[in-house]
This record gives sequence, C-alpha cells and structure tokens, in this order.
Amino acid sequence: MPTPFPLSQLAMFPPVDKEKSFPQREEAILDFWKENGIYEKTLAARAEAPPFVFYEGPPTANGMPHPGHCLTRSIKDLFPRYKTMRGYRCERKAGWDTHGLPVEVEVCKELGIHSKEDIENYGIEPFIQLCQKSVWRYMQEWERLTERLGFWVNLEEAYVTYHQSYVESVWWSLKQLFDRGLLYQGHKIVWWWAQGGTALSAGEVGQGYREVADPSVFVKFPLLEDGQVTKTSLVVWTTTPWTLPSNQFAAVHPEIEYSTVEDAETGEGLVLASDLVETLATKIKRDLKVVSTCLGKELIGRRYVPPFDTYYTLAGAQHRQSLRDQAGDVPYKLGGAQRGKLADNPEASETEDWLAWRVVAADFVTTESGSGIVHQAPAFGEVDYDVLVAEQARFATGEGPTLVNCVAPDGKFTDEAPEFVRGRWVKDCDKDINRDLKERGLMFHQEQYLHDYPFCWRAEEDPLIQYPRESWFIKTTEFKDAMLANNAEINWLPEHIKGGRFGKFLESNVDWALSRERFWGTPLPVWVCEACGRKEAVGDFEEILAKPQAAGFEVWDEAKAKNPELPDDLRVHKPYIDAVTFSCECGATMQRVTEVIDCWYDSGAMPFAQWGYRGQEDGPERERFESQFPADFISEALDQTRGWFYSQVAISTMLFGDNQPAPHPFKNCIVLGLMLGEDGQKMSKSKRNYRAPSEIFDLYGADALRWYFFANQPPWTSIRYSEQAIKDSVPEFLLRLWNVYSFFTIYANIDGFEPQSASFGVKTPSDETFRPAAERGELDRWILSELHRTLAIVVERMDEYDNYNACQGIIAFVDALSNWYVRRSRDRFWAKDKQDRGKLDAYWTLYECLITTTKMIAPFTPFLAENLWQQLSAQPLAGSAVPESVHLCEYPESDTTVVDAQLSERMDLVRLISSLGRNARTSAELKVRQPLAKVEVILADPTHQAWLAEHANVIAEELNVKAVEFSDQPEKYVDYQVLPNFKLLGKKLGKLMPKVKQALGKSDGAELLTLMKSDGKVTLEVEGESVELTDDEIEVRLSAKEGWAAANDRGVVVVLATELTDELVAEGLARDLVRVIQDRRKELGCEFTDRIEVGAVTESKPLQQALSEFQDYLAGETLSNSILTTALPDVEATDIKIGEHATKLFVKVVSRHSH
RNA sequence: GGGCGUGUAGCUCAGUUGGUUAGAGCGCAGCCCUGAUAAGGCUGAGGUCCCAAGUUCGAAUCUUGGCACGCCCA
Repeated sequence: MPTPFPLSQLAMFPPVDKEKSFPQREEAILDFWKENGIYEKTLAARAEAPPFVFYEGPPTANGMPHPGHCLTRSIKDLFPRYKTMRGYRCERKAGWDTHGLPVEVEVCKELGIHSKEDIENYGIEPFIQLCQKSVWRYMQEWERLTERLGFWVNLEEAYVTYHQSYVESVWWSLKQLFDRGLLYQGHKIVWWWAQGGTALSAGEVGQGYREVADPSVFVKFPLLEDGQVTKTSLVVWTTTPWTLPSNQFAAVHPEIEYSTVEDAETGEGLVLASDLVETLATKIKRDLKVVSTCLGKELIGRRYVPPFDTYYTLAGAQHRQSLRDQAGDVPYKLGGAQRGKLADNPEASETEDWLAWRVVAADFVTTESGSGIVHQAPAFGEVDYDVLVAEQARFATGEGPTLVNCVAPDGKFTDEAPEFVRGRWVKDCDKDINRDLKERGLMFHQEQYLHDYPFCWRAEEDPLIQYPRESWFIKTTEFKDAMLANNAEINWLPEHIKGGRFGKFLESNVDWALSRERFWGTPLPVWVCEACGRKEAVGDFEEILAKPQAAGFEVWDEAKAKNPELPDDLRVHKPYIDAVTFSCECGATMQRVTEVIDCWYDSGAMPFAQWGYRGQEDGPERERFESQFPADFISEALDQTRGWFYSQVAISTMLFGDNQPAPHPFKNCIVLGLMLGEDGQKMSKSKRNYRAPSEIFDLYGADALRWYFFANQPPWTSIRYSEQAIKDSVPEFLLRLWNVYSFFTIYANIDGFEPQSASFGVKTPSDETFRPAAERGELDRWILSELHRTLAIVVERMDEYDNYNACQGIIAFVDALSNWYVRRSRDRFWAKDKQDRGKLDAYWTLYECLITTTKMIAPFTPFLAENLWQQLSAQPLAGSAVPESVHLCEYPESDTTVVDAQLSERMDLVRLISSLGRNARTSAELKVRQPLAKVEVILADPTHQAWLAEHANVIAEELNVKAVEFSDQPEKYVDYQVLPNFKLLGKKLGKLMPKVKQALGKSDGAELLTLMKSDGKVTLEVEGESVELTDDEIEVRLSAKEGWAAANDRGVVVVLATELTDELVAEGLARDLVRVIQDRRKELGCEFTDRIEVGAVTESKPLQQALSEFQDYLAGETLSNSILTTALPDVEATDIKIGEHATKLFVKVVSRHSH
C-alpha cells in the first residue's frame, strides 16, 4: 500500500509542467543552450574526433526567410547533429551570399531608379555603399530563424562573400585559371535591353514573354558558281528581317534532303528542303517542279550573294574600314572575295576557304517550319553564334571570319548598315527591309506568325534583342570529362540527379560566362595595359601593393577619411579598386577591366574562400582548408543544380582535380524538392499561401515543424506545405512521447524510484533494485528488443541519409511503447508493494526506453529531447557523471544481444489477436468491461501456438476473458482457403500457376491440411500433370464461419464465447463501479495516493451482489479503506446509473496529502 | 521545342528485387476506455494505383506511347 509522503521533498523527478506549451518549453531550452554554451561544448567534446565536414550553402539575407528555408536549414541541422553524436567533429561555419544583381535591384527599387545609366548618374560609389548595407537588411530575421529552429551553426564566424579575405580567395583562384590560360575573352550573346543598355538574367527574361506577331520571311540568296551569279537561289528563312544586313552564313541540316526546283512562272531555280516543297508551293500558289535532289551535306561550302552588300562588296568593305580607322579599331577580315588560311588539318583538301556567305551545316535546322535553310546572323542568336565559333575553329588563328554586326548597343543601326536604316531602332526597320528586298526581287515569300517573345520586365513596351557582348569566359568545356568523372562518385540523393538533371547538365557544358557588366560583385582581378594590351591577373591586394608604381589608393583613403564607418572590405570593390593602377613591363599604365564576376562563382569558391585560403604553403588558412575538404555532406534545393552544385563542382574540378581523388568538393548531397504553398502554387508573399515561420514556431514549435519535414516524406519530393500536418506532428509524435514521460514521472515519484544508484552506461549496476534485462519478464524483454531493433534501423537509415525511414522506425517504436508496453504494464506500476520485482523491472525498463529514445530523437527534435533529458537525467542525477545536455551524449548503439526477433514476431501475434478480439466484441456489441468466459483462437500456422498458450494471460486481460483456448476443432468455426505461394512457385510452375490456384481453391481446405500434416506434401492433378506441393509452397488463409462472434485476418481467427452468467455480469458491474468511483475521486480532486471511504446504497440485486462479491477488488482499485452498502454521514450522495441499475454513491476522502 | 521529375483514398503522403486482401496520418462515421485524462484506443466507409498498349503464369511496380502537373533549359 503506498504510504503517504510529501511528494515535494522526495520527488526524484521534477514534476511535469502541465501548464506550458511546447513552444514555451522550447524557448526555455534555447536559453539553457545559450547560457551554458552547449553547442560549443559539443564541438569541444569532439576536438580530437575524426571530422565530418559540412558546407553551408550561403543564403542571401536581403530577402525574408520563408518555410522553404526552414526545410533546408532543418536538414542541414539534422545530419551534423546526428554525426556529432555518432562521434564526429562537425564544424558548421555559417555563410552569407552577398553579391549580385538581386541586391542591386533591391537598391534600385529603393532609389526609384532602373537602368545602368541611372545608377551611373546616381554615382557608383554611393550605390555600392547602399548595396553593402542592403545585404544585411533581413539579417536579424535570418539569425532569429536559424536559432529558433535549432539550427546549430556558427553565426559569429560566418563567411561573407564581400569580405576582403573572401574576395581575395576568389581572386587567387581566378589567377590560377588565368595563368593556366583558362580565362579568356569572347563574345556572349545575351538578351539585351537596348533602351536600358543592360543584359537581363534568364530569370528576368522568363518573366517578360508575350505572344506577338512577327514577320516570317523567305529570302532568295542567289548561288555563285566559279564566282559568277547563277539563276538558282537558296530559299532562306528568317523571322528577324532586321538581322539580314548582318548575314554571314546559310545553314542546312547535313542529313536532310534538299530539292532544286523550278518556279513554273519565272523559270528560276530554287533550293529548299524536299519536305517543304509542297508547303511552299501552296503558300505562293505556284507550281514548283523538282529538278534534282541532294543531301544537305552536299550543299555545304556553296557560296551565295547575301541580301545586302555593305559587308560584301568592295565599296562596302572600304566604307566600313574607314569607319573602323576613325575609331582606331582592328581591321575587318570580311569582304565577298576574301579567303582565310585554314588550320592545319591533313584531311582537308584545301588550305584556305571563303570567310563568309557560304552554306554551313547545323544540327538545329528542321523541316518543321521555314524552308529548311536558315539565315545566320551570329551577332543576334546564340545558336548562330555557335556556328560562327565552329567556323572560326576551322581556320588558322586570326584567319577566320570575324563577327558581323551593324547594330549598336543602343539597338540602332550603325553607319555600317544600309543607308536607309542607319540610326534607326532595328525593330522599326523590318518593314522597310522587306520592302527593299521585294523591290530588288529577292523576296520569295512573306507572312506573319505568332510566337512568344521576351520583353523587358521593367519597360513592357521594349522588346529584348539578342546581342553580342564582350565577356570573360572560363574554359570549363576542357574539364567536361573530369567533371563527369567527379560527378559519378558523388552520392546524390535522390540518385536520379547524378545521371539526370545534373549529369545531363554537365554533358551539355558550355564555357562559363564569368563576367557581368554590373557594379556590386567581386571585381574581375584582371589588369590590362593601355599601351601594349598585355593582361595580367592579380591574386590579392598585397600583390598589387608590391607592383611597380602602384597608385590610385587615395580614392579609397579619401572615402574612408570622409566616412570612417565604411567597412574596409569595400576597398576591394568598385569603384575604389578601379582607381588602382600599376606599371606594365612596357612602362605604360595597367588598368583593371571594368567587369565584376558572376556571383555563382563566389558561392562555388566557398570550400576554400570561407577560410580565406589562397594557396598559402602553410598557416591556419591552409590547415583549415585541408582539414575541411572535401565536404562529407551538403544539402540545398533542386534549383541549385545549375547554381551552387555546379559552381562548386566546376571550380573544384579545375583547381584541385589533378591531385584530389573524386568526389569533391562534396561526397553526399541531399537535393531537396521545391516547397509549394498550401494551394499548390509557388510560395509567394503576395499570395499569402503560407504562414510566416515565426508564427509557426509560436503556435506549434520548432520540433513540430522539424518533425513534419523529417517524417512526412523523403526530403527530395516536392512538398506541399501544410500547416495542418505541422500541427498534427504534436499529437502524433511529440505529445505521445511526452505522455509516456509524464506517466513515468508521476509513478516514479510516487514509488520513489531512484535511478541514480545505477552508474550511467554500465549495463550491470550494483543496485539491488536492478536486474539485467535477460532476467526480466517477457514484456520488458520485448520492449527492450523493440528498442534495440529500432536503434539498428535508425542508425542504418541515417547512415544512408534516409531520414524518412529512420523516422518511420521511431514512430513505430514510440507507438509500441505508448500503446502496448505502458498500457500492458499499468498494473505493475500501480502495484502496492514498492519493492515488487515486476514493478522495479518495469521502472528500469521504461526508464531505459525513455532515456534511450531521448538520445535517439535528439538530432530530430532537439528541444523535446533536451527537455526530457533535463527532467529524466540531468536534473535528477545532477552531480554524477551524467552529461549536462542530451546533445553531449553518444548516439545510442543497438545491442544485438537484446534483440529477440522471435519474441517480436510473437508479440505482434498477440497484438493481432487482441485487435481481432476487440473487433469481434464490437460486432457482437459486447463492451470490453463485460468479462466473457473465453475466446477461441485458431491459427493457420501453429509455430507459435505453444508459446501463445503459455502467455494466454496477456490476451485474456486485453480482451477481458476468463480463458484463451486454441481450438482443437477449428472446422467448427472456420473455412480454409488454400493458396499457392506465388513467390516460391512462380519460377517452378510458370503457366500452370493459375490452374494450380484454381485446383487448390476447389479442393477441400481442411482435407488438404490434414494431408499436409500427415505426408508433408500434397499432390494435385493439373492438366494431366501431377504437381507436388510442400508445406512452404502453400499459404493457408482462414475466415470465420457465419454465426459466431468472430473476426479474422489472413492466418488468425478469434471466436468469442458470448454466453453471460450471473457471475460474469456481476464482475462487469464491479468494473463499472470502479469506473464511477474513480470518476468521483477525480471530481473530489483526489491525488493519486489519497485514500477514501465508499458507500453505495442500491435497490438493484445484481449491484448488491457485485458489491459484496468484489468488495476487495473494489477497495484495492479505488484505494478505499472500506466499501459499505450504507450511506456515509455528512457526505453528499451522487445518483449513479450503471446500465439499468441505479445507486446512490457516497465517497469521502479520509487521508489527503499535504501539498 | 528539349531535358528531368511527379501522378496511389476527400486531403497530405508511404509502398522494399514484379507475387494475388495496396498501406499510414488527417478528415468523416460509429463505438470503446477512463488515475497518462484539455489525453488514449478500436472499428468502419472511402481506391478504374492518370490513360492505353506491351512483356509476364502474375504489373501500382518493368517497357513503349499518350495525357496532366511541376521544375530547368531553349
């Protein structure tokens, strides 16, 4: 009998705080971590441990964080925490991506300006200073989110891409590439906003597509034969007539068939794709008679007269050259009669070729539209430009065709263009050009067509044009194979990224266009001599200082003097760095080129730039770099494929590929799916289809959010954000475990259970209350087996970066613990004798389960885990060797000796039988509180029957029956269905399978089973063949016959005996009485251990019988000193009805505890 | 137009090497339990596994072709 004692003094475990919510408890944990420097201690504890290297992909802090960022940061936190507990040292350096166009756009919005010109007018210097400040606009929100989510990362020592040391690291890497000849200048065709004078990024272009009608023209290019114009023309197609003056080639597909046709009306010859002859003939409503055919490749090299002569004729060439001379520009190679030397190629029959106006091959030519011959103006199309580059490659250096372009960056024709369009906006000239062609008899056909065309998102009426810009490139194509080889070794999750999106992207690699004609970015560290044109890359600021006649530093010094607040890091940025010059070998001044670089290069350089490493032979930078390279683990969302994933792999392959074994710079990468809003649309602030993370934290807590991310789906599926699902994490997981903890604490305090005498981590404490698991009862051994089975699963899954299935294991275990172990153990916890072995075993078992689960869930839900740890271990056992935080613990290991697979299987069977029994009760409308005489269990597979018979008491209790029997006359209750074991028999029987199934179905199941028992096999006649089946090769299913209170699963039938005796009814009433008395206790505010007196006055004979017969049972269950059948004086009666039996109930508290 | 991915219950999602009764949670309906109690549990209804063809004794699963959606690129 529990003795009354003041709980407050003796309580081992701090009482459960029922008032607080999970979010409130989390806030307290955050304080605890901060005050005690727990994160730092986890690192210190692993100072000498092997490293687990994590790279933080830098987010930009100039936008508000949203739930998608929470997912990324949760996953980034999970694995480092896990690996730390598993014994690794995992440094987590935070980082911020700070450069780039988005920052400039933000600042422009603030200033109310748009174009590059506006920025220049505003002043680059103040603009840059604003950019630098803007980067930190939402810094606080980001830091708060990071902390509140429990993402442990070193924010104090975060790397920042605009910091001087970072910029210099990037410079160093670029200098390596430059010195190895991998950095070169060339043209890049960009989407150009001519009116604004700026290129647009892919994202911006994508925003501005509109459907418009554009001309589609078919122009005749007369063919040359031996330098003479013939009567046969190519029919060349284009949708941008304004690019015709810049024509350089006509492209055909080498494998497509072309026809030479005769125009019935004019008699002239035309060349076009055979497939399109009919189409074109219909369009012009004239017959086209095929004269001959050939493949595209036979046309290659044929020369033609371009539609405009400004580049083609001598007069045009001279005019052009005089323009160039005035501008001091390099001479053109073009001109209709000019040839260039071909590159050395033993297979070529010629040594030189015509520079332009030739037919060339191109795979992108189709016969889906047009004429099958495509006009090429390399200045105004990316694919066209590629054609030019391919042509240039055929010629000796400096001998090939140069780019023809008669349009200025402002989108107007230059003086090199035909006179009638000079100085006009190109798009306005389409009509005049068409008219001119028509007048000169070169227009074959002209029509309109609808297509999507991009416009500027900042000026809706301005169409964009493709336009060549000088740009710096990195020769990444030289490393394509090396990158692919490196990629092949990376463990991508999901796997399809490797050969899919990322692999495909690498295979179509083009040189990295590095430079940007912008302001806020890492300046390209290349200086050019103004006299001799020599170029030189610089590796860091020191190097510049050491240059001869280094000058121009005063611009920065003055700015700093004027405004001492300016961060020194700006000194390596525009415009200050642009002022810095030094002397060339030739004596003239070297000036920096004007461009900054693509900010993706910044992020891709982080493996070394985060440490400021720039090739130092020794010192801290090199040490940090080498010990933290390559990364074991990174994770970002799918949109980083062409972003951070690529920039890292590309840079690492180029810089370190020669002596670093693949993979690098990361080994494992979880590619997260994109997160959609509640409505399935893209998350957007304006649509309000998500709730801000901070509100989620306040409502449900960080653990709920984390658990939702980890346990609801594999992280790479694109995830539909669901607030309800986050909310559900609480009752489904957090609260369920919390309730087990709460249950434990209540009883452990009542019974004074003290775990402290057992030293930690030692399996055989010398405590007399403790005995080894092997000596405990079945239920205890079962849950410990489940625990260790779960640990094995979780560790195995987590080592494979599979958090989803790890969580499934944890969920299953917590369910087993809560809904079977605790429930089945209630009696033991409630037992009177405090030293009862079973009771002590139960405490030790549940305690171990809770402590181990706490450690097991620590990486997933770090707050709940910490909370449980503090209440169950750190505080009760303070002063012992117990770690002060769960996060300082080793991750628990599975003890395989405790795992008992057979026991597991058997207990599953018990649970199945119980479930079926309850099912049967439901269908028979018999409440569980009403005891029944017996259940009969029929098993298709008798393997575990003997064991079950021994443990029948569990089933009896669960189902509230007096006896559990394993029926010896199953035919009475069940029908048998015998099926072939498809998996085993598939190969053996093949086509006979369905017949065997049929034959088995037709036979008498019971008979087959009898045969199987006696002979160990059955023989069937199928299609004249005799088929022998062994025990393994059949599967027996049971179903309950009609007329019984029964329920069945595949291999089990449970039948209830439904007859009720007076005795059983009385016992049922007694249990009802217990319930109503307990209700009354609760109403009276009794503590668990308060004692009472009970009086029940009733007319009902059955109730009277129950009261007298079960007096002891009633008293014991309700902690009553006595159960009287008379009224208690001075006690108010309660009228109670149990079914049809009424009673007056008197309950009096006789001993109350004093707290 | 090309590439990659996704399509399973009203909703959100699982589904191991193909094996014959396709699962979970939520929601819904009905019920139970009551000293873990502003909890907990059980049962049920609900599915042309996007469509079609193929391979196979057997397909949610493999192949091909569609359709729809998403992302990336043009």
